[in-house]
Amino acid sequence: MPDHDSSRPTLADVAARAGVSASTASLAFSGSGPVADATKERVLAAARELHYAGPDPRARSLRRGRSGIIGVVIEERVREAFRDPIQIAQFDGIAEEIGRIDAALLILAASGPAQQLAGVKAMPVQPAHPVTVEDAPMDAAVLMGCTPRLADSISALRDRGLPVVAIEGFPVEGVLVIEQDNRDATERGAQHLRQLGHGRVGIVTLPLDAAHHRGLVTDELLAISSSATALQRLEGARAVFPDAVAHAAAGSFVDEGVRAAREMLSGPADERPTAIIAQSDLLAAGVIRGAEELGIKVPDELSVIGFDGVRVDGLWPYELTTLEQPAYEKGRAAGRAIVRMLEGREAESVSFTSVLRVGNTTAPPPSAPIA
Amino acid sequence: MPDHDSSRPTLADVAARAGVSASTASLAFSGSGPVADATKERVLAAARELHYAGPDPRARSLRRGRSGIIGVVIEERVREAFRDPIQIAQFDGIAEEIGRIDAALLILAASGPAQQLAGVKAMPVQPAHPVTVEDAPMDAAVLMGCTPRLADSISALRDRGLPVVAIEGFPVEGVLVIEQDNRDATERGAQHLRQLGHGRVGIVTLPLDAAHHRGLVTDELLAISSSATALQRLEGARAVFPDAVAHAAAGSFVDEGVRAAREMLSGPADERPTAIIAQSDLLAAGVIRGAEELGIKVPDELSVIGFDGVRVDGLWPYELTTLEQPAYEKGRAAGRAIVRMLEGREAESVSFTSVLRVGNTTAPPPSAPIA
DNA sequence: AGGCGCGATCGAATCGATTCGAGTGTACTC
DNA sequence: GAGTACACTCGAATCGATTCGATCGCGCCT
Repeated sequence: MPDHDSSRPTLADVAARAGVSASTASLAFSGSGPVADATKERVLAAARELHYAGPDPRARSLRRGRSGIIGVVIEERVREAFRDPIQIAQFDGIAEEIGRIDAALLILAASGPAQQLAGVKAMPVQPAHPVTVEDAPMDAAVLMGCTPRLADSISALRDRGLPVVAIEGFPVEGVLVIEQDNRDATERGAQHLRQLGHGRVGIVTLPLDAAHHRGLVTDELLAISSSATALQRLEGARAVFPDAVAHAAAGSFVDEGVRAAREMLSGPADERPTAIIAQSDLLAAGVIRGAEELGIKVPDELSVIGFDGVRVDGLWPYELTTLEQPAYEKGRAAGRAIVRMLEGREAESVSFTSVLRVGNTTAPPPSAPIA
Repeated sequence: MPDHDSSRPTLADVAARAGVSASTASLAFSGSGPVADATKERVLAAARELHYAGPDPRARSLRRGRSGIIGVVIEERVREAFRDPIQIAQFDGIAEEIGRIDAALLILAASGPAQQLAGVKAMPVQPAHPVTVEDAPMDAAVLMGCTPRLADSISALRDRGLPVVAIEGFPVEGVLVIEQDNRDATERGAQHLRQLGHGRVGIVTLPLDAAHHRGLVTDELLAISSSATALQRLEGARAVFPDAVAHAAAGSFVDEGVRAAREMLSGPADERPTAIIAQSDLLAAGVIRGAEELGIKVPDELSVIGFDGVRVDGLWPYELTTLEQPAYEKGRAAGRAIVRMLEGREAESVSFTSVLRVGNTTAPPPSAPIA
């Protein structure tokens, strides 16, 4: 406890100084209830003299049962979320909508498995105020990318009676899901490649498992994978190219795309993929850069398709072929759903569609006849 | 009140079911205090049966006097903050540091002037839970760009005894400021232009006043201006070019830069500026685009210098000459200061320096002899 | 003049947990 | 066997406000 003057004034102090009861003072502040102007003035004056900063939000929210805070749960590290343009856009949309009810956004990182060990709650030298998903003072929660790893947290939220909305993710009882046509969109992208004549394609996926393992996507990795988004997009790609080799990236970053490209494109020209489906634009940008490094020309020798529709910096003169998703709108939809649920109304699930935007990073494969 | 089952179990219910007192149940949950294993097990079992989701964070934080939440106050609209790469980087840095003490970030928009009218607090049909700067359940606050408009809020925070740190902004009693050498850095940038031979330069400023007025910077505008960052950078530019015409942008966006460029570059070649100092990279990118529109070549006919050092998308083949500022580090410094203050230690002010990074958007003016 | 209505104010209960000091019972020591 | 320590548990006060119902005047209508 830093400087917690035990002398910080309370509403009772103000009331005493103004010569009224605490209840009257409360009315004077909240405005709900009839208070004589003179009295109200006296209370406010007393407050000013005592440097009373207004009702304590903690006490107020205890009594009122509402805190005015909406939690946004992100996957693991806060840093990564702030670097992902899609998540930023989603934040933006959520903020826009919940701003209407004057609520504020609380950014929460999904609690690590350490604290997940049910019932244990060891909490060694924890600095006394761990704000986790399960105990944060919020009125509702938005999950960005709802992984099974959050299952415990989610059921805790439900037990607490909080509305929960997930942006993408596996359907869970009691959670409203804002959906994205990840599978179908990717399938459309893959068909675009097939129509161009591609047969040997590679896939670079978003992190599949909680630990963000990098490398070849094996059955073992799939078994422990927890990202609905990555899995759905993978499924869409394999619907067209069932045997496509897939590499998992450790994150949605340009660097990861470069690494994946180096691994996937190291073989001879007649064995390596003629097209790569990347599960994000940042990864796609990295793949292009990686291909350049290896002297492979895009799109003549390698077609690359991304996902997201964010403009990636430094990609000029390439205009990425990609699946454009309405991230901002997804955020707004989530925000609207939250507001509705807080107002006691029903909110229904929304599903968003991505559109294929063809740029100049896809073309027929080298040896193929021009379509 | 949506579905607020009046029947949601409380710690007392759990205690009753487990056949212990509430105090013991509390101990069983918090772990602070000796509780027999058997008892603890019984309590946890009872909790499970009742679907008790753990202690109510509101009550807990009232009693403990801490909420584990750090507020980050941004200028006005949340949307704009999420679009500004500098602010994003600062968020990122803050999150990184306060993550160490398991605190969470609460994003708060500076309350509009409507609620600022001291004492009135009319609050018409406000949806019952306005979370403003002055009443948010937080343990400390970080102000991003501290404008005088926040003066009331700040004094409220101080009265409440909360540590307050500002990233840039006017020095205020009781607020620790993380500083940035805006004035000197801009002056260095301006000197770079002078050395190249420029004499007629224009300035595009960040929003100066709370209302984000766009247009020529007049004395009237300066009088009501409240952005320390914009003013300091303006001062630095005018230290070298005292008579430089300045246009205020309504926000740090590429579009705003384009608009400013159109206005400032419409005159004949021998009257219009040969160089423009933009107060952000996004504005600078807009200025370049605007110049291109008008058929003015950069850098041959117009030099452009930015501020920030963020890579702006779509600017290729330009490599912006700019003043690179360590935004992420600034965020970390703010976060560290907050943590220190929460631990009761003193935190000292930190000052950051920008470095001039010369790209290919600055060159000698058209008519000047080659230096 | 009696009664009604209403605005203003107050008392007391409540929100849900934490925490301190006091009270058990058991075990161990001298 | 008495005394002390210790481990555990409980009761009651507390955190700081909100809110419901009751009370008290007082003007006004009939």
